[in-house]
Amino acid sequence: MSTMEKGKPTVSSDTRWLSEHEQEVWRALRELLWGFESAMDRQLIRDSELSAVEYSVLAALSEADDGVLRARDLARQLDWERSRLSHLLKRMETKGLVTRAECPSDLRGYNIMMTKAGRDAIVQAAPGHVSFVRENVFDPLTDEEREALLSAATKIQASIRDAGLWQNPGGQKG
Amino acid sequence: MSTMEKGKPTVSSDTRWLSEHEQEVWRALRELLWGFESAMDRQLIRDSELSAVEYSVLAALSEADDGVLRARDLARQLDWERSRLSHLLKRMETKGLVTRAECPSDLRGYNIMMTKAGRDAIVQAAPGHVSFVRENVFDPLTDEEREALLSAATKIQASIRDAGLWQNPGGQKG
DNA sequence: CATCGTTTGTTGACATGTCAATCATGCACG
DNA sequence: CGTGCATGATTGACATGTCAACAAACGATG
Repeated sequence: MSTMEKGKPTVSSDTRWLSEHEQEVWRALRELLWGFESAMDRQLIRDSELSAVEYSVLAALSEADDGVLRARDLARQLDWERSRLSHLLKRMETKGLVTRAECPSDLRGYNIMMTKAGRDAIVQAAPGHVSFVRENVFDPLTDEEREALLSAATKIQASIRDAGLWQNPGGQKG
Repeated sequence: MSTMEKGKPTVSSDTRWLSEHEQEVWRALRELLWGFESAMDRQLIRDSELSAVEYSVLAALSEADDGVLRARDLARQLDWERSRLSHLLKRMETKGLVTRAECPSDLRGYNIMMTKAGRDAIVQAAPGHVSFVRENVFDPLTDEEREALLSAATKIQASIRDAGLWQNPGGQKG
């Protein structure tokens, strides 16, 4: 049991269980959902000094004009919870990838800045990471599949947001 | 920077950076990759006594004829690492969801069995979980998108496996 | 039967995430 | 200018995952 009733009809209800074909789709999606992130992480750790989440943080910082962002903005841009970012930044500071400095305009805030080591690390990691994405996402797909994937991902995300189950409630919705 | 060179051309190389449209696809995929699992977990924890990983284990067990599986087979079926399963089973045993018993035919092995509480928990959780999947995956997508999603997920996974970056090397390949 | 590599499973150290609590500051409003 | 709620960030407890090391039993081989 998991998504089909099967076995003893212990469960009655009007649940619309999944057909066999739907289960096949669901299984493929679940495997991808779990495996992709972890494969991406593995590639980065193997070929660079960065994990996938560290890469995300440094990527966001390097997109900022001066390489500095307030923790608040970093969290918004990444669509992460505060505490998640905070925990990670502490570890990254220990590793010398970023520094934190009090924000002069708002004493509650902190400015996060990439260090030289952080910049070096992402510059070194970027080509391998991009290759991973290209070789495992774009190269294997037809144009149609790629567009359908975009469309499907967008719709699924919107649906979850509407259901109020997205991580940071407030992405869209009215 | 993240997948496009941008900024100073610090990186030379022949990396095939992502076009803007590709970045849009990539961003949507990444968000889905992270957010879906976590939303699913949230729904389960909200509406039942189970987390998503606990649900997976119980689902696999309830698919077995007598509700019993060796840890080895459970790990294979879920495509999980041993230690991952072992850690989780320890917690689940503490919570009374499963029990472990030595395997008579192979003294290294352990038979994992669902308890009554475990069965009750998944029976209670299943309808809500299936509804989550149906409402957020199948209902929002057209038939075409659903098929393209299956096809894309399968191809991406195969590509990662070929690259030797899948969690458990040995899924397919020769 | 003794040996050695393989399989199975556990464990510990640590990276990572969630949630709830905490604390300080910012800000609106009377 | 206080009061009180909203915002920004940290922290601690805990759930979860990875990897590497370990231990025990299996199994092929001599």
